[in-house]
Amino acid sequence: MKLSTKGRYAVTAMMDIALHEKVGPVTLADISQCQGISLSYLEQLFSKLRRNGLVQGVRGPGGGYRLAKPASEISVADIIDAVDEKMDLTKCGGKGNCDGGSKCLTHKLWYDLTCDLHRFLSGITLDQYLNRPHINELVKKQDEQYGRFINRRTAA
Amino acid sequence: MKLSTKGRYAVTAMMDIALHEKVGPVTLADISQCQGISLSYLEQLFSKLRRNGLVQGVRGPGGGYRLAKPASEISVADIIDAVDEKMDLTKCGGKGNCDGGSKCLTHKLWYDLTCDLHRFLSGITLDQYLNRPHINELVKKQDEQYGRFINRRTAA
DNA sequence: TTAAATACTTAGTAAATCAGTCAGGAATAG
DNA sequence: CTATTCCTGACTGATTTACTAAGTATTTAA
Repeated sequence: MKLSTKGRYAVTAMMDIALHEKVGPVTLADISQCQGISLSYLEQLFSKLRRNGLVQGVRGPGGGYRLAKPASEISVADIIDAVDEKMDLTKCGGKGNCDGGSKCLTHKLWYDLTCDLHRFLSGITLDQYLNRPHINELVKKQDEQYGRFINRRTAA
Repeated sequence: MKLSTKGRYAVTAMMDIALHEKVGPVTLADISQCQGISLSYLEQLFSKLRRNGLVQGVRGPGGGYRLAKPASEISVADIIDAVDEKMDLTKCGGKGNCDGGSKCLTHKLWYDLTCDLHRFLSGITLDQYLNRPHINELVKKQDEQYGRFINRRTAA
């Protein structure tokens, strides 16, 4: 479990997609412009998100990315785990090769802590932050500002 | 809110101190040896922990570091905030300089999320992970293994 | 069928951060 | 005085970040 701006970028981008799920696939170019993230960097992140089964790419004009699962089944922990390499729990991750050492004691305490943290973030799914009052109006207003989805029909 | 190995080092070291609070000040040399962290790196981390009022340094022979507050009043969030620079919330941290922009929408969602996370980690204090059955026996056993505190009387 | 739009991939890079070394100064117990 | 410890600052190689560049593959629309 590691939390950096990289993870923030990924979560933010995923939220953007989830917000526009109904309109259709979301292009990285749009996310890049609206969220202020470099396009190529997004491509790298989405390569990982795709390999981890969180998003689904649609090629060709009118394409983009959509969620591979319902927003209610994608947790923040999923996204961060996909994008940020987990940090090494100092070699002795329960393998017992430092039995009884003082290392393993406090390392275990840290391990317990990160387990709690991971459980917490696993309980937070994308939809929890999207299904809020007034969000939809805001999204619509702001899409107009950026001129998103002006020539696209609403998808099923 | 940012979480890296740096934060892990700090939390682990703080746990080590909390575990030996009753014996007296804990030297960085001991922590370095037992937790496998470089001494000079620890010194840098503790410089920040001290400036943030989490630990108190005691100079001279028999010195070391002790907690500046009861373990029940030091949260994991405190430690991580002290050691890891908070990551920039992309310039528009509520300053209103990107009013109504699509940026601020998803940024706000991210902001809400990190607030929840911070609240979660603020609720986890050092003592919660220390006051557990069998921990004290383990600590004693492992201190003997590393030869810690062999010539030191128990502090008040 | 062609052109454009998009996902996808690989390679490279400047800057930042990490984790550490080194060298020394300041306080204090014995 | 001397050994021990905190404390500070400067420096460094390795890694990671965040990004650029340049392409390939696939699909839609004209």
